[in-house]
Amino acid sequence: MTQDLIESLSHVRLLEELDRGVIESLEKRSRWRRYARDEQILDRDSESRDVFLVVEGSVEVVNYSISGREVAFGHVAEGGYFGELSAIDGGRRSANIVAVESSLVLVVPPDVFTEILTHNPTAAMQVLRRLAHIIRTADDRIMDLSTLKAVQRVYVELLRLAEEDGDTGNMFVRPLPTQRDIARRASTSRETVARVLGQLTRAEIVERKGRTLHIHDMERLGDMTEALDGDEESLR
Amino acid sequence: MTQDLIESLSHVRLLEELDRGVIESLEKRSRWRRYARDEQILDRDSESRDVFLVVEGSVEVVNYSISGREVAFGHVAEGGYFGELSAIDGGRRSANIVAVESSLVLVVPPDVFTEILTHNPTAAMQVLRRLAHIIRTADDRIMDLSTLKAVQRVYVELLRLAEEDGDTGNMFVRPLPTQRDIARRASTSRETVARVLGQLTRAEIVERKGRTLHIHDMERLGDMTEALDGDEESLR
DNA sequence: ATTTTCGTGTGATTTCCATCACATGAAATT
DNA sequence: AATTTCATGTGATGGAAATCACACGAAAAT
Repeated sequence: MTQDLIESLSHVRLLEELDRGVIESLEKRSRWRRYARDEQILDRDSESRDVFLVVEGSVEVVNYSISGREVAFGHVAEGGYFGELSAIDGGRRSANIVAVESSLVLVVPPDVFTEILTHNPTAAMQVLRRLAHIIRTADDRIMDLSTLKAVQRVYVELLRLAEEDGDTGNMFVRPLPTQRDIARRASTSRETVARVLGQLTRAEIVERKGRTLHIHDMERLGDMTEALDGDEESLR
Repeated sequence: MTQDLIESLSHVRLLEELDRGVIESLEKRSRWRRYARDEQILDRDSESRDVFLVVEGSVEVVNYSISGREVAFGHVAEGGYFGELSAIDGGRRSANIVAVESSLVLVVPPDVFTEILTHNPTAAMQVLRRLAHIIRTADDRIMDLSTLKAVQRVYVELLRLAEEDGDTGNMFVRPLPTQRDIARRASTSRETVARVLGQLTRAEIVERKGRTLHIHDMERLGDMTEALDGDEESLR
């Protein structure tokens, strides 16, 4: 029974290259927890410094301003982990974590985590690469927030979500998040997202069918993130 | 002669805990470079993956949008380093680096850097802590950009720059950056910074004397970053 | 099956602040 | 010392988008 869990654990990116023995010892010194959909896993002002390995399910990283505004920071899928920052520097939690679906996580105490890092260079490099990636993403977002208008940030967000269909080569976003979720990521209002989507549909750049958004003109959408003005007439 | 440089090198945070031998071997495999004030050290689309250790002087991290807008990302002082991201993940440069003053740097090739990390857990942990700190700062900034108005972001920037006088316990910003620099950090216009400074001065919350800004009412300034409205009348 | 709740589309109004446009002063440069 | 360059203060204006305010349909919950 526990063997299955150990097997699942070895798929978590942090532990990928590690010996079975190391993983087993880590598992013994940690504890399993299951969280229901929409359950809060971690609060911003929690005192814990544990690292959470997502063995099953996925979670959202989110923050709230004093005025109550929500800002989405990211998403951790199965095989990922979160909570490393506090384990690394001993500092406060930087965000709230909510389970998107029923999720199984291994809660690793900070000292166990740092021990793994100091004894396993490959694990340390893995974490370094992950943090580097987080920084690049955050820097891009700071640039977007600093230099783009709200409407353009919605374009950027759609581009970010776009995937290519393997067969046809068409681009689409599936499933299309709610306008509210897109707004949270683009730091704008729900209404603005609605208006942008409407405008893009009218210009036949995108087309919505149920929960998938087909992007007919990826190139034009890309150009529009750089355009200085967004005159609707010029879109036709 | 080189002994002095080795001595200086051991003060760079990355190498602090390392043996003299390790540092000497690193120095041999790297090259020294001096940059003049305002000289560009690193371009965003440079192909290099080197890490730069700042042995003397200091540098600015800056980025430009397509529209030419500047966004300030940070500052690396003597004893710091930059360029780690590309060395860690092999990815593109994420920003431009400009020397603030005449600076002496050691340019470390990526493989030498990663070798240090894999062989010296303390160095790896040092970098991890540094990256963690960068992420926290970036996340805070994303929150500020997403939830605060331009005027409030200037308040936050002033609070961030504030230092305490050891003797009197008074708070001040010294030297006060130019309005242009503050605007770059707060992602707003130079004029808005001027207006905020004027408003705060009239409300007797701050007072400017030459290149130092005295903050008379730190608490009120702090409160104002949370206030929903910034009615000037209510400030008196 | 019906009643909430949630997601969506769109108009009207208002707030915020970037931008333009100068004036004036302080530092550098020649 | 004279001149250019850079930093600062402030008014006027326009544009972008947040906010308010509904209406309607779809999906959940009872």
